[in-house]
Amino acid sequence: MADKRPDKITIAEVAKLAGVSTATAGRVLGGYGYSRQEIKEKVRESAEKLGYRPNLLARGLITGKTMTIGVVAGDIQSPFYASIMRGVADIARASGFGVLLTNSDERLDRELEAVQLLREKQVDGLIIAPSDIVRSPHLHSAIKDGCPVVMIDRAVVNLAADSVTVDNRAASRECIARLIAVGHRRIGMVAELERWEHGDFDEFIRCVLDDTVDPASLFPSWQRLFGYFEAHRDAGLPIDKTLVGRVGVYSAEVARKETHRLLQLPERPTALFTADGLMSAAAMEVIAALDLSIPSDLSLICFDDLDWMSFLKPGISAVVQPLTDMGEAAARLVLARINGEGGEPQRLALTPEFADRGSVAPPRIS
Amino acid sequence: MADKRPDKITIAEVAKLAGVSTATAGRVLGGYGYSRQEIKEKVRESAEKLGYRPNLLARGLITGKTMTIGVVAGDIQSPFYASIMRGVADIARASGFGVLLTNSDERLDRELEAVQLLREKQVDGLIIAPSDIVRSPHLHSAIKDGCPVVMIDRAVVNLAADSVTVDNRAASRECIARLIAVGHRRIGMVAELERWEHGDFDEFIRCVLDDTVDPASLFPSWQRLFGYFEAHRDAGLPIDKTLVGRVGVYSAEVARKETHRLLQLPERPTALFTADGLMSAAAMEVIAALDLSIPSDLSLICFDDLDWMSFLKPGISAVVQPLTDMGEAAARLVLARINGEGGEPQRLALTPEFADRGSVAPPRIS
DNA sequence: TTGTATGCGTTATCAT
DNA sequence: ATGATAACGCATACAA
Repeated sequence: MADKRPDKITIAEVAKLAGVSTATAGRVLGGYGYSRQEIKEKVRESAEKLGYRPNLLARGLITGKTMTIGVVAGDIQSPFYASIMRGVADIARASGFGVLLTNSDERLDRELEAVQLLREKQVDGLIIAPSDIVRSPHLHSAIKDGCPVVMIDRAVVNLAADSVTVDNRAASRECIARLIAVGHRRIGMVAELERWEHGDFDEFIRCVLDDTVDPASLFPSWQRLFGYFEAHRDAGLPIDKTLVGRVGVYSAEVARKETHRLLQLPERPTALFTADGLMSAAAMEVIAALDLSIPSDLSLICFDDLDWMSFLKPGISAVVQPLTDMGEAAARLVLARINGEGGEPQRLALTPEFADRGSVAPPRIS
Repeated sequence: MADKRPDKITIAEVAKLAGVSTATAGRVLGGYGYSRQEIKEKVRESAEKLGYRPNLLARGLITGKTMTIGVVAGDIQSPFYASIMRGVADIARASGFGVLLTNSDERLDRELEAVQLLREKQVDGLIIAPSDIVRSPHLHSAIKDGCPVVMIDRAVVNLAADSVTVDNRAASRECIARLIAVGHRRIGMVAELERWEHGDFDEFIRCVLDDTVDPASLFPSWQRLFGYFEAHRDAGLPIDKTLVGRVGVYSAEVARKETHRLLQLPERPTALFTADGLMSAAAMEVIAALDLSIPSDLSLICFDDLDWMSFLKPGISAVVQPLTDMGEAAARLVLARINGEGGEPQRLALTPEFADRGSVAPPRIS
């Protein structure tokens, strides 16, 4: 068998061939410092001839910059994170940065492991969808160590880091308001709502109606529930807890189960609001299985726009988050910090679009 | 209070605190070489106290291994690559590897740029969906330099690298055979079919029918067209070129246009076969816009399974590629090579499933 | 403008 | 089993 020798070409060998010192060769190949045009050409020629490729590890070790940003996504397989990632990668590439990707599955233990790996790999900055927005010592520690952190989708409370989110509460409130406006009084909601640090479900309702909870301190699904409650309050409608399908974990199966429960209720809701893509797909499956027609049997609005929502007949109205924009914004923010730009933490809140597609109609007179 | 040092803690400082040499400290912290239990504990304790974190750059510089694999995907935003990437990331994580992700948009120039960056970052191996399966000097050069390469979805001809694909031709042939079996005679196909190196479209047809082309040397969409032709030949059906919608570039818009053309043909096809997810979504939009019913007006089979295909009514029958499995397999292969395992290049061809969902019916008597 | 020498943080090679 | 020291490939004071 042929021996595979990586035949590593270093600056020293290029320098020798060009008849200059390693410092000079380094200056022209690395693009720093000055050198005569004549020398430049000679060095470049030698590098070309030998097939020289810079070792970014060595460069990073001395400069302290790896030109790499680390990303902790929940699950790259989901269209949500995939789109965000695309935005991040585009901006990173345009700036000559690489992107190290990890999945947390929204689990803190995975996230800790991921952040540790990324930091040991000396990433210049971190873009992360934090799993725990209350206690995240690893992120505080990153900030303290001078490693820029940009949070996406949700923000850790009291963490002095930039964030890119959308106004979930307002978007959700508007959706519910639309449903109420056309006459719906019993509106079901399916949402993750995994944990709320400050009490139980009833407590949350109370806090929302009393305005004693800061929406910024909540996970998106809670913010969307917040908007749901607000719309009800604004319309003077009572809140029926049984209409809220709390999935509890990020699971399609449980989402189907909860949707099924809602749609089998003695007094079935006349409209449904799903709080994210996974819930929407699960709900849609159940709706199809129960053979319900949209919008005559049931009105539907979904948070997050999935491709099938536009070509179903009728189309499904949805809140469209600017996902790649969010990824791009996050990347720009982290690159700016890496570039040394200071200032207060930026809390970027983008505004989602509403795609009106005809899945909403007045409730049937029963 | 917790005392954390924003300063960079190196092995030297841990060694000093523990009262040992940097070599000893390195041995215990790096997990190589021998040392007394007593010393181990002392060093670990000091490391913990100082908040020591290894610098993987420095380690990689000397060991020549970065514990990182580079991935060149076409577009991480597509469910296809997103799922593959998930598989790759899972296996990588389980082995303590990081994953550097880039997008090529299926363009060779982007791919060259990406591979160069990844190699300069000293990745230990490469997983790539090659843009050009005929000429890929950068991949040959990687192999020659001892950088393991695993191709995914398609394979560069004459490149001594592992690959993970599916048997596109057989899967496609079976789909078309199913349609023919229930009575279809005019079956439309929408596929990318961007370029074929060896001649024009007619030439391709001739080569397929003469069996003078190696399917392994084709892009997936051409392989699927191959299967389409084979099924026709096996059934003794003539081939009508106008029934093949050749999109030419990977574009939803052109795909819609071609689907529209097919479905507006004077003698409309009674069945449609779409060659990938993008084509399927585009076709579905057109089908919905034209208000065609599946399967009474048109039978439909799609290559690649998208989530909406299972909850549409009726469901859409589809070829289900084992995407995360492919990603996992690719990662395992590249890790094995990195681990020094030799042997002939592996050409792994997984078998896709067929999800039968009821979008196929006999053609209507017209 | 160019060269010399040193250091980045770690592992590898020797001694002891 | 441990320690001194030399790499790894590059960038950067500083000297020339």
